[in-house]
Amino acid sequence: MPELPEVERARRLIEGVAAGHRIKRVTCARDTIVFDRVSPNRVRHVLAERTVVAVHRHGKHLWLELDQRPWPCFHLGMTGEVFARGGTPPQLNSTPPVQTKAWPPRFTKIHLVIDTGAELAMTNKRRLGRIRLRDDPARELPISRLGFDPLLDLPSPQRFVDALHSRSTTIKALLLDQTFAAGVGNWIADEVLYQARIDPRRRANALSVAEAKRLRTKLKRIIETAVLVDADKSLFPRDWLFHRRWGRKRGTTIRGKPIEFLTIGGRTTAWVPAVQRQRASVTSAETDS
DNA sequence: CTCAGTGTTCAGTG
DNA sequence: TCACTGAACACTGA
Repeated sequence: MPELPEVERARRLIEGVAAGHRIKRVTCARDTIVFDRVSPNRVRHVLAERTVVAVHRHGKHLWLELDQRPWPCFHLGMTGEVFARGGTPPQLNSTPPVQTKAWPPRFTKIHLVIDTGAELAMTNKRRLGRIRLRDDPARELPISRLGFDPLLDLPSPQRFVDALHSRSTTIKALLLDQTFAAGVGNWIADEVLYQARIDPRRRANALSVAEAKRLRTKLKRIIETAVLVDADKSLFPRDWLFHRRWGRKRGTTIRGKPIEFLTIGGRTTAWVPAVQRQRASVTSAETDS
């Protein structure tokens, strides 16, 4: 499920269901991996009878602001999802998920019953997600180590360009680095590089100012667009690389150009050499689009 | 049976 | 310190 837009969707879902309400019942799975240095039982007691004041997000991390500390923090890992049932359905722009699931769903790690009768379930299939307790999540690890959230505080063009020019790693690896931009994952990084027409193997400090600014604009627009449709993939613009990148299939094309696959920063990178060409010299008219 | 995968961290190396 | 690689984590689905 989760890169920034999917986590933002989860945040809105939880907020719509629980903000301003009291948690009446909590069930936690027995799981010593997802519950990170805290027992499921302790999480249960910390949440029970608390009022949810707000739901926050930074990058791919989520946390609940309660009327009493500590607060629970969530990272969905690669396969985490949040489901809701009952109560007043939150206003999401996308079509609501089909309600054919068992309840609570398979792989549920935390199940909450709210005083309105609504319920929330957080699942984690592959157990790479984490649930933690913190007194002040934004100021403590691991959230305190995150870089800027592109939706909440994207740096100015000037500061963004400076940040890129201070790093010698490849631009793909830098985009994936959560201490640089929090919330960017593998498909967003590839989408941004494709739309900005930049070779993923280029060094960050070797990008021209025009390229760096283009990258920032695309990063902003891709994330805003995905968030606007509540991360509903079927509503992503048709011309996004997103729709064609999966499966690592040879022979896939986009607008007639072949998609190639590489491993960079340990991750599969989908890119279109004919578009993201590595140009030795940058010709004059570099315009944004 | 094998392998890739929307994520992160850590050990080892240069 | 920086940066890269590979492995580990754990499990599903193609």
